[in-house]
Amino acid sequence: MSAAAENLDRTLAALADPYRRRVVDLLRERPRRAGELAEVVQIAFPLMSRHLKTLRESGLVEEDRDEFDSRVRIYRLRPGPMADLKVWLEETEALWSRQLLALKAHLQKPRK
Amino acid sequence: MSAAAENLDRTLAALADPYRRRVVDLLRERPRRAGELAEVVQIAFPLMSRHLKTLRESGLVEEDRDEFDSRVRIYRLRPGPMADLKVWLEETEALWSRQLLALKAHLQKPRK
DNA sequence: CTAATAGTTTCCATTTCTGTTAAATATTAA
DNA sequence: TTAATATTTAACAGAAATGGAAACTATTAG
Repeated sequence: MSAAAENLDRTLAALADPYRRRVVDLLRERPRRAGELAEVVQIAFPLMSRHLKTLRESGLVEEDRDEFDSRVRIYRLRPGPMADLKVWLEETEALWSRQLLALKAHLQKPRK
Repeated sequence: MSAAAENLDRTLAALADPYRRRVVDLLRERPRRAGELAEVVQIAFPLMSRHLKTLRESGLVEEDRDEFDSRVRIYRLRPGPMADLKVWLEETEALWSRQLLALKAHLQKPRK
């Protein structure tokens, strides 16, 4: 399988968990601290920490430290993986409408 | 959680498996028989059957019988779920570029 | 130096997901 | 009718993901 396809699969796997998708929903508004994410999503810190790790490994988010207090970690969305996913969806749409055209052509000359 | 969000989660969960995503890749070209999918993807019939069930339950594909031999089941893609996913990605993009604008504005007047 | 804070990592039990093999169902062919 | 075909369902074992609790690390505050 191509590397691009594998990346897509990892992106989809990371997004497939409701908590993680919720995190992405929050991060697309603005970057947030790990603890803030845990509070808003209402799950225990260690659990959030592990979900964030999964998201990091998929490339969907990145972490950096607060510039004044380096205990706090700030998570932000990375645009690449979701952009790739969108490309795949657009390809699907294109192939889909080609199917419709073919079907239409087929129905218009039903000389069986 | 909203019904729309739950549907998105089910769509993502269905797409998160490499075999199932491969099936979607094949179906976007044209509808295919269950057996054909199993052969092309190179997995056993029963396994393919269950993956197809998962895809069906997520709304990504639908099944109908061949008009001349109703033993064979033909699977085709349904456009709705992926269209919804695309909408979500576009929302993400929009919020993302809003973040960039805010950041830029912030940097241009650094009167701290 | 000591305590408090922010998060992460480890360990474990439980649930869920995979894939295999065998049996079942439905439909067509002989 | 009987046999063959296309596919699904059931039963089961192993793998992987999930979540909780406790321990650990790093950094800042007192």
